[in-house]
Amino acid sequence: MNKLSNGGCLHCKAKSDIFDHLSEEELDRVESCRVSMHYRAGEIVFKQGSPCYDFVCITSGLVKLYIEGENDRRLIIGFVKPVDYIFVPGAYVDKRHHYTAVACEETSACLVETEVLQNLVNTNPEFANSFIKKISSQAISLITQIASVTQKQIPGRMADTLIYLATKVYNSNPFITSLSRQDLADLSGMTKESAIRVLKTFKDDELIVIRGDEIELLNIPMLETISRNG
Amino acid sequence: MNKLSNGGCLHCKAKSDIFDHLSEEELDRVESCRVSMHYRAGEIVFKQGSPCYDFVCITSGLVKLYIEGENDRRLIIGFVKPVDYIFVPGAYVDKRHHYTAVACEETSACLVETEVLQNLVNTNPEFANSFIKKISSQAISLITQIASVTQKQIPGRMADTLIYLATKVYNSNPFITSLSRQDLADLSGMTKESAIRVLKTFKDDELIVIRGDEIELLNIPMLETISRNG
DNA sequence: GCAGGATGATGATTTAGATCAATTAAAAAT
DNA sequence: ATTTTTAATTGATCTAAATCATCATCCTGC
Repeated sequence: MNKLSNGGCLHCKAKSDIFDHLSEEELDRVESCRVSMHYRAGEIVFKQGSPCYDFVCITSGLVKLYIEGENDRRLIIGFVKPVDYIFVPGAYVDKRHHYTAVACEETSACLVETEVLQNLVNTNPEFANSFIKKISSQAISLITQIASVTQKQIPGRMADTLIYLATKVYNSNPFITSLSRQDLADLSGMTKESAIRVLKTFKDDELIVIRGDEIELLNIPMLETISRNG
Repeated sequence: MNKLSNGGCLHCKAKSDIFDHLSEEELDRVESCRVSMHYRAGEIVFKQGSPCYDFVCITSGLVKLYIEGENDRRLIIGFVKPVDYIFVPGAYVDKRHHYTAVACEETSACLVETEVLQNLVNTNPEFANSFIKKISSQAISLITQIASVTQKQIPGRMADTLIYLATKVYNSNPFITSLSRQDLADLSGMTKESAIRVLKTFKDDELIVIRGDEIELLNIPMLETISRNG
């Protein structure tokens, strides 16, 4: 069982802020069907195409979300970190997962049946608002990414990726990451080789420095310029 | 004023089905702040980056939604046709439009203040469900498109575009369209020239036939195969 | 310690698709 | 009807980025 949520949802220090507006009774309802899970690095939380029964809330670790293409190419569309839940667009539409979720490192999560949350949406307007806000935010990031990936070339896309990681995922610069070059490539919609090459030019131009699994952005304004010029 | 909705929202034959679950009183609330608008082909309904005050419901015509990139490239992310409203992800987040909406042909629309709809979400659970379902569906189409545009090459993307138009937008085959080659290119994430070339190969291979502004898909299974193989 | 699978790094080659340039066709305006 | 504008088409060229191939480094388990 996940240490952070030992005492049940009510006293869980790790609960996602969308649960802030729930009453004790409502939290109990969530608690009663909650399942704690633990994943090792690389393990699949759920897979694209599979039926969705639960909402997944990440209490520790890091999860990447990616779309799997036909020719086993991947596009990472985002990360979910503690404490947040993974938005499942299929829950309201076709009861299917539309992307795969994989743990990037040791990860704990709570699973809650979709019906329970859907009920809360109906009974608690504040919860409904948080929920819609969350979906909207994800739609906006999808739009941002689709714009980056389709309209910029390699340096601009990698700049976007690095800025995204520093500001949105790790909230730190330098940041320590468990992501491989392949992951960086999958985030930027390019091949591993292209990712390595463009990172090298960034290093040569002293825009970034990489020490082992630590990445530091040295010249963010320049990276932003590169992002803007595609 | 829009002919279809002369008698107000209550008797509007053109109302979006998400309004189906509203009471008379609720429909009156919508009615009281409704503004009817008319747009000519090519006119902007709202522009990416501008503040959003209203939800827009299309009562006749057709609207395209596109992301504007830095280097004035465009990516069409969808169409809105009667009777449906344009989902505005910024309404719950940053009060900004994240894409541009342009009328493809003569188009009528009703504008409703965002606050009014947001209120309905809070007071009417059924409405909230329809609303979330709508947002979720759009997120799913964004995911589908991002997968197509990033992981397939030109023929696969154009096949996706043609199938999308026939099955999701015009619901007919053949279909008559006011879209230009540039629009087809913007939908598929390619240049106008590439769009023209790939359409020519499709015509030569007797997968499609184009007569003026009518497009007919002759061999949908083959187009689906092309889509699958990227 | 060493073997062996994963990950990272680089160079050489190929190619899909953009860009550029020019022509034709169709529509709109005068 | 004739000019002007706009959209569609086609070919030639160029280039960004993928692919292919090789080699260097890591870790991880024996």
